[in-house]
Amino acid sequence: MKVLITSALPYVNNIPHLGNLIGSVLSADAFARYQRLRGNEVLFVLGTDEYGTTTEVKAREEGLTPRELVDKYFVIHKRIYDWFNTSYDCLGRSTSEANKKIVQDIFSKIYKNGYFIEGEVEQLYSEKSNMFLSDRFVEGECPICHKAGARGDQCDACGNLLDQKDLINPISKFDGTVPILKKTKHLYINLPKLEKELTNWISSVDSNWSFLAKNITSQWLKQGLKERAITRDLKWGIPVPLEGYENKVFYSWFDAPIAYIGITAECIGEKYKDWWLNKDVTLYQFMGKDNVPFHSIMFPSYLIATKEPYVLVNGLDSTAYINYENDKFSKSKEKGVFGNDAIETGISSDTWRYYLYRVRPEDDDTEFLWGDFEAKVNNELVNNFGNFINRVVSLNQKFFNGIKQKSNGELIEKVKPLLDDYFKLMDKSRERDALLKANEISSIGNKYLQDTAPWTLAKTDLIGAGTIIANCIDLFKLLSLVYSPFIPDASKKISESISFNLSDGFLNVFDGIKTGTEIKPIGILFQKLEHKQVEEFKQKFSGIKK
RNA sequence: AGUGGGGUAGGGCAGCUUGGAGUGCCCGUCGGGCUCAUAACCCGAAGGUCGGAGGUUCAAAUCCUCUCCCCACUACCA
Repeated sequence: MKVLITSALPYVNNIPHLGNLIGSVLSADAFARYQRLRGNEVLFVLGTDEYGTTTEVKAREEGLTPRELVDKYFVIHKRIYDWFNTSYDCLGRSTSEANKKIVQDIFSKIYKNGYFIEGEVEQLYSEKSNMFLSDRFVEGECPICHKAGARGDQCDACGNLLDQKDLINPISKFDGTVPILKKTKHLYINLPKLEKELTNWISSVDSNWSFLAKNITSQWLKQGLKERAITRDLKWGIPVPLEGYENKVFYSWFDAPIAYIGITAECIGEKYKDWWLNKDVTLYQFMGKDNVPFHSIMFPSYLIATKEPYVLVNGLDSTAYINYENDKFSKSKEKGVFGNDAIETGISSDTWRYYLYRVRPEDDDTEFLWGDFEAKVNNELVNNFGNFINRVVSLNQKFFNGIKQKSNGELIEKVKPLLDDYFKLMDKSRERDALLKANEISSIGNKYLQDTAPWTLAKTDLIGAGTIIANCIDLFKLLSLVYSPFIPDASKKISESISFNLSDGFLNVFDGIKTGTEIKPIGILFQKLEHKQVEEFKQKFSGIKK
């Protein structure tokens, strides 16, 4: 089976934080790793979303051109994804030539099929900067409560939603000048015209979607679809190949989803068609809840409107948000752990990954809490799992010089039903629950050891003790596999110690390790977190004090 | 204001779709066992009127209505 997996493209004008990481990139990664272990042909596409107003603004702030800015952040992002062991097959960028070509091609097909309409609007325009101002970049007096400092979209003082045209005495936040109203025309995708086809398709697949993805999408449909602009008056973007639109670019939510295809083309050339125009491909997409409508409604609409046989998403998986110590992650307030921070703590990427999957916000928002991080890592990862591996290896070393004895399979029998549960959960990308299932398996291992006490039995029945220890070693293969999507480094170490090739996957997971195999010492798999150190980190990343 | 999500033992959660004795997970507390292991592992106990009110039902944490709190998002801002 061909499984195509995408992670939402991170926006490259900032450093991603832990919530961004687990929300899409790491969620997709665990799923991709799992699918490979199940013997499927996998293409995991990751990339960066580089267009958009925010990039232009941020570039100005940093005194760079947009190009320089995205180049700078691309490197930062790549380093973080690599450090977190993201197993992407393709890592590309929405600004690539390949993407430009595909975006313009898809645009032309939609245009030819008559799914765009043109509309004219009045918008605030800065003559000095020669640009239209998006809502967030104008401020003025609120027309309702008359307090100063209301933004173009909303007044923070009274909470009312505003239209930027109604602001009294508007000022451009860019250059401090007074903007004028100017007419501009845009292209809108005609979603009402696509609605029927879209809803039919959605109802045929959304049983595979996550709880949040389903809810958010049905909410949108309930409210009825409206035309949405897909062009912008910006310079930083993909040019619109149409007469009269020479000074406009595509809205980044037009080109960003198409960049999944563009990045694939950037990565494997014309073979991208084997993945995106092939009915035998199953597509899974991972994203945060804010991105759902763009993947469940917008992107499929674009593809349907081309009338080409593009692959549409089958499994749409959306996570909620992870908060930080009962608050939001905030770059500006320096609150929370960001990708680069995680690297610098000296805590292993497996440890970070473990906790992030462990608190993955599958249905609702969850919390990153340092105290909880310490407790879960130390109790579950170190004391339960790491310790089980360690005590078995030690026992086998002590009594049998590391040589595996003959097993009888009784322990494997106990855990067989759990693997079925694990498969069911992973197939639905319930990664947090699947990880708990893996913990249950090592927990059963610990209990088995305790109940059979081979260290005592060895005094009277060495062969019996050998069987028990060998039974535990047989479990290593299963454990290395079920943990592999989450903590790949540790899994690799375990598989190496029993000379098992992880890439063989789950195929013969219950076949024991050959009697007489030398079980190589692994050492300490996971370092415990020190309470004092955790407290220091908690302090360090608590943000700017007011 | 609208929309979405949440309120389950001292803390953090799962269970709710497809009602069946408050079941479970990670901790915390108390007691016991074990000594292979990173003072790790195993067993047991105490602790909850499942936010509140009403309804459906033989039966409600679970379904319905109302109500009170908490959080997030709100679309030219990705």
